[in-house]
Amino acid sequence: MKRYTLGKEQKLKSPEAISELFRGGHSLYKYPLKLKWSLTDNQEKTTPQSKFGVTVPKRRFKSAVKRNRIKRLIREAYRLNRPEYIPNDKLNCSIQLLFMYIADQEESLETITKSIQWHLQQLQTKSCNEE
RNA sequence: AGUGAUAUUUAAUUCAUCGCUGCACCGUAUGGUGGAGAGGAAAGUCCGGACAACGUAGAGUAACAUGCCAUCUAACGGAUGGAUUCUGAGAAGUCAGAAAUAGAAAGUGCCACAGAGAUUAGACUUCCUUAAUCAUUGUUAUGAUUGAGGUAAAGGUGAAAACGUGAGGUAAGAGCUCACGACUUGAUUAGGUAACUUAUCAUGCAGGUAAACCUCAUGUGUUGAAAUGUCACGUAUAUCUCAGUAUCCUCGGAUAAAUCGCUACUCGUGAGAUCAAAUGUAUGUUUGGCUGAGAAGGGUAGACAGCUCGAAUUUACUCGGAAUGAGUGAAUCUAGAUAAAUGAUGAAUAAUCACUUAUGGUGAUAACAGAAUCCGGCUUAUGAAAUAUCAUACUUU
Repeated sequence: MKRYTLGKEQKLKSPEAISELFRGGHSLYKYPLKLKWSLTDNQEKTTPQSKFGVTVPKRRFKSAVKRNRIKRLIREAYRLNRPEYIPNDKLNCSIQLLFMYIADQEESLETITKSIQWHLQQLQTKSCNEE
């Protein structure tokens, strides 16, 4: 049975890693989300991990409540869909993901899940190709 | 009953599945169980504190803030009560509301439009005196025109024209003089903690504006948890377990000491805690601190402390004229994240609104808004509901 968890370990925390993503990461786009992603070679000690972060720009949504709401929706969608596309067992190298919300309006959970599924599909193929 | 205004309170509830962050317990490679997890404004960051770091002889200047009085408070620019002035209502007693409410008699500036004149005030029309010229059935007079003065009483303008009424006075007039009244300042009397009020006496005649500059009084050291402290690339902080914290006397020293460093061991040498509280007499026991060893555990994307038990929350009684006030007793522990937890989905019930075949059904709506060191206020935002007061109360005539 698959577990749909999303704990502290899977979060992308360090500012250095995020700035690296912005500098050298590949990017994908489908409304309403933009994805920045990168793969790093595995050191032998650590087990491969997928880490993930969310940003919602303050320009477009001034109130903190709306920003929080959108972040939670994205996180929920990612939590439910991740194990189908990128399960932990099949990972050979660790992935960093950063979802950016680009739309001007607040969208429903369905549209967000669709875009996340699309993004994750794209990622599946690409990671296979590299190896 | 309804409507409106003001104030206060609440900020729909329950269940199921999946998930997130601390805490406690169990297990020890992963995890499991239990219980906790956002507001009245968490917002604006506008005041006041706690706390921390740095600075600090004393005095002054500048800057900023405050500006009737008393009480409350840790403190305040906050609250409560009172005073004064103004506005509204009323026949009156009174009632309601508002006020950056020290100083305009230190000085400077400004006062649109209108108006002759807006501050060393002012002469347009009137009124009065006078000179020249002209006119007249008025001739020491009257009238007209022009010039030189006087006048602030009348007209008109304005938000505002240097006090009101009456008398004297004068060519005409004028606080020019007098009486009464209003007002300013000062002294005394009575009441009040005080602001202030009452009465008497003296004094004098002053436009408004200080949310214009300014003057006076009082207060303020600067920076904010991104403060600050401890430690660190073989070990910090915290947790658990074990051992030690002794003896003597002349009370300041001596001896001893778990253990540690210097090379693995020995010698040698050096270091080395040796305190506090409670209980109480078996010179002991318990708790904390300190010293040392070990275990577990986390860890460079730095860790930990600061960090959540506090001017705390709830409640009962007492004090007080009142307060978001004070005191006493009882009960309770109630978020602690750090690229940011507090969520998602489904169902049911209740509320409001709309439609309808009408005490039922269908559909829609559910505000403002998200902790970041912590408290006390202020300000602003807010769908809906509930409660209280007033509009519309009372007394006298």
